[in-house]
Amino acid sequence: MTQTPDITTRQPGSQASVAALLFSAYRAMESRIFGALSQAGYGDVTPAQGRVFRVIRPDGSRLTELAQAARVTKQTAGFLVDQLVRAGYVVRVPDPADARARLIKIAPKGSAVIPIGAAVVAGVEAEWTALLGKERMQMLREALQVLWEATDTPSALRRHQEAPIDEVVVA
Amino acid sequence: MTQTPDITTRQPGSQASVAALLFSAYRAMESRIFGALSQAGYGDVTPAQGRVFRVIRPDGSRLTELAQAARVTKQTAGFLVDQLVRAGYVVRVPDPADARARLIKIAPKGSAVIPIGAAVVAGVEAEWTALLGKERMQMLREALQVLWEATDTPSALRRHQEAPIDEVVVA
DNA sequence: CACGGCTAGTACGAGGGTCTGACTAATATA
DNA sequence: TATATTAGTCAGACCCTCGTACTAGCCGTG
Repeated sequence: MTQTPDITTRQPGSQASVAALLFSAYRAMESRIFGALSQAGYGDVTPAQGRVFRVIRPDGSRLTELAQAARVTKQTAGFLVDQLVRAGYVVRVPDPADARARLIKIAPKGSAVIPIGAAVVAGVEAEWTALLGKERMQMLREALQVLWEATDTPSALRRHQEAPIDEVVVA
Repeated sequence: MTQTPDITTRQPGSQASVAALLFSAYRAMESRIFGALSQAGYGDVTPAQGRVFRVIRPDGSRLTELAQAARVTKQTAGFLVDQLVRAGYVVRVPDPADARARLIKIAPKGSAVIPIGAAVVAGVEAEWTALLGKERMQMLREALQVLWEATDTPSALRRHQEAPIDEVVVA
């Protein structure tokens, strides 16, 4: 019934595409996180909001920063931050260093959510460690970290014309 | 500038969340695939369409099948198949076995796209292999495969109330 | 065989997420 | 000071996804 999980491409004889597996694992984690948040009474956060929220620095971040870190346009980041503000998870305060800018900071309600998410992540990672064994889990993490450095870094992105989203192109 | 990539949750002292890394790697692959398709003149395919297209069986699949395999509702699958039909990548033909159903089959234009995507996937996987080494790449694949079996399987999904999308719940 | 329950698929409406392009306000630079 | 750059917003469009509700066809039991 459930067949080989490929992404966009079938690989005839070979094994399932790594990309499909990455997607599947990510979605599994995401489902667990947002399921738990929903049960904890935070059913109004969405994954997209979470991807912006997660990159807010402890002392606050500017919108442009969030957009770059989350890899979306400023408009999208602004849209999501609006929702987070309306829902009470973050606040916007003036940036003392620049009158054009505002700092997005995590509000108390936002701080309350963090440990819940962290607990789910820890739990799922523990399950995965139980499945894979400690060594393989550690290797998985390291391998992904290597790929991250090679693909999700400003220079790496420039290298492939991948989504030069609001990014400086000055060589 | 680019800070630790977490997903929805920051992990204070520790390493970056595995989920964030999974997401990042997946997005990198997806960007490469759709960038290449776009350059090859297939700029009208979208990731969502691709996730349905990829699960079409060689001899054709029913809509409900596609919905389950792609983990979306029948409506969403139908919506995406409509687009694929309009763009000429697939066709709908009557299912001889059931007058209610139709089979979605890959059209010639769809077949033409498959090797392009496959080539990109192979290329990116080769790059990743070069970064990680053959052994670690193989371990990565195996580890993800184990997680896939544990999380993206009917019984696994039932186990967590994750998205019981149009799925039989009959124990 | 008739009929009630199930299955395949569609229609409609809503909401969320994302982008492009165009714009304002403030800053930095020459 | 005049110009270029940067922070952020506004408006419009499009894509994706789902819930609810419906029609058409199948299937088993009486």
